[in-house]
Amino acid sequence: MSFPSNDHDHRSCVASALGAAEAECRRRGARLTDIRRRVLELIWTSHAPVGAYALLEQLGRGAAPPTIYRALDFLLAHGLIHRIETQNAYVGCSHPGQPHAGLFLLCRQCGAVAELAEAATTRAIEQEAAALGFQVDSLTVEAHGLCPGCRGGASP
Amino acid sequence: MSFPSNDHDHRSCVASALGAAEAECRRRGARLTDIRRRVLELIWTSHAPVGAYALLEQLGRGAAPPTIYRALDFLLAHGLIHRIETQNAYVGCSHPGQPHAGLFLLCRQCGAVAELAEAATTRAIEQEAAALGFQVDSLTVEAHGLCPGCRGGASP
DNA sequence: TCATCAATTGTTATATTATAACGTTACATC
DNA sequence: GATGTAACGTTATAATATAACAATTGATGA
Repeated sequence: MSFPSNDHDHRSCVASALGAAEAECRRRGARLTDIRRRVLELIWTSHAPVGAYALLEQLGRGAAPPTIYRALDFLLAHGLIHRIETQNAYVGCSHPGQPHAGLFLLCRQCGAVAELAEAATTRAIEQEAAALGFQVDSLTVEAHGLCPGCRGGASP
Repeated sequence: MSFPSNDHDHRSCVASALGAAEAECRRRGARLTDIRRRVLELIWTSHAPVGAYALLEQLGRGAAPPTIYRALDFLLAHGLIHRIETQNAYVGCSHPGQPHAGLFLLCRQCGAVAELAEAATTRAIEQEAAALGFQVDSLTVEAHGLCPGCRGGASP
């Protein structure tokens, strides 16, 4: 929901994300296969978005692009990750299970992402659209700038 | 600012866009060269976003990709067009000269785009970000859905 | 006028991101 | 175990974008 501190316990971060993913897949009757789980783990190794081909390299074993893209499609379809359109990259969803429009703050210096779950903003945009007769189905909001750490001068 | 009607006078639409572009370039001391002007015209031939390679074909004369991308870079840099991130495509700016964050409504059926200039929404997002200590430099907002015409059942 | 420098354009090659198509394997269900 | 579907492997290719360097044009001042 906000920017992770530099010294947060990232292991538990990953563990809880994986746990939530398993729960969500059980709930939906979806299969979190080995490949899919490993891709999700790789995505969660950092709080910055990762590109598909970077994941491909990390996956190793001479995996081909479709392998990654299928896993990404699955994870996107089940709300376990988000795609960052302005970076052609993917990031773990910080609150799967509850449907929401992603609203992202992207630090141009350290690359970190924060995902907001501000229903208010989403609703405001939907209402503006509705005033023009436009019905919103999905919404992409990506703000680029400097995160608290990088703004302070230090590069966290 | 809103969706163009089906029978609007598109010639004058293009003409005024080109006129505004020339004025803006004069004001900025930028050169709207022949290629740049033609690319801008091609972009304005429709109110739907156009891809770079589609423009390339229309430009003809065996132009190579860098020709288009340079023209697009110029037009983006001077605020004469916008890039639609979710479509890797480009659309004419409906109010150049006044700096603004683009906020787009994209019809998934007819492809039409409306550009909102709602400073209120922009400011709301910036404030939410500021509450987390994040400083917004640029903002991308793209809503997908159905425009008034396509929602009505007819495909305009 | 012309020398000169910077901006623009031409050209070739290549990087990056993503998907099509088709065969094979694994898994659930009966 | 037979059968059907979902998942995965593999090869090729599409779509989007940039790097690098040469050639040209246009503005500016000597």
